Amino acid sequence: MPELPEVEVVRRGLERWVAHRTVADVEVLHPRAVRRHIGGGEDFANRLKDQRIGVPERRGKYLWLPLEPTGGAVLAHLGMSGQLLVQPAEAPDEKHLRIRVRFADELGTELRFIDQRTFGGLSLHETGPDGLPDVIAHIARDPLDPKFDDAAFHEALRRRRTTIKRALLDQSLISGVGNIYADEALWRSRLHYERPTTGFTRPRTAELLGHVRDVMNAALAVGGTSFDSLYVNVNGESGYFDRSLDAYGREGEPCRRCGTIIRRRPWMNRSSYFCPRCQRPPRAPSAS
DNA sequence: CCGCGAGCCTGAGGGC
DNA sequence: TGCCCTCAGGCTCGCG
Repeated sequence: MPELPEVEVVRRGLERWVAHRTVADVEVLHPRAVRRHIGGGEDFANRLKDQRIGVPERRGKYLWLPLEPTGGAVLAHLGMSGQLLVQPAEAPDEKHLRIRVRFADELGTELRFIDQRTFGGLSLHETGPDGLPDVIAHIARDPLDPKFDDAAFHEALRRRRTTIKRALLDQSLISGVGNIYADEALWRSRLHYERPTTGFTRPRTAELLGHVRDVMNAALAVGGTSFDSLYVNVNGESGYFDRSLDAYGREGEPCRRCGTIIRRRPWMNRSSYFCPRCQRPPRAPSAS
């Protein structure tokens, strides 16, 4: 499940293998993979043809390839199961191959978008003065962005009448955090996922942000290693997904801090993993 | 305006 | 063996 670190690994791979190449031709094999492109698959393919790709950029879980010299960008979101692979042109098609991009050079490789569940997709958009695609202008900076404003985040957090995990997953407040790293950062911070954000103090916000950054940087460090091969990957091949998580996916196993059994609770059509001793629920025990 | 929850999508895995 | 149910969960949209 790609969150910020996984998407950044993909971005780096694209920078190495795809930047500065010119598109020769595009095949859209599944309409849902371009559903965010207003003009549809044929228009997507026609507009991308002959464009030169610049240095890939990322904000949160979105990444985009700037197009030169005309401007605009190919925006990519991996959703739940999306992958961007650079493959030899002669490699057999993957089962869930959705989009193929061929290049006008002799490198012999092509870019493939593969997505079993088609939550993700590619689309073309105009970009603002900062190079940001217009449709993601509402996405907040992510915590690894040097321009992320910790103080502004704290104030926004206190203004929201919501609970902390909801806030962490709200991409307009802070981007790049998904279910896994939210649970991990909350475990490290000893915070229950339903704690109201209204009462957060500056030190508490600062500690939480620190843990969010730590867990993301740790994942990034591991994900970035297996990188020399001709393979832009997400979803585990580089091994970081099975690295030691402290909370997520550990239902029934002992908390690494206190030994109490980690619990899983249904939450927002998904799950929250937490240590019932380290992460005490807020006082008025709502429907935890 | 804001918080909240349904629905999208497909394959793996468990129970019977 | 096969069917049905649950689970995975980021994001969009509509409701109150």
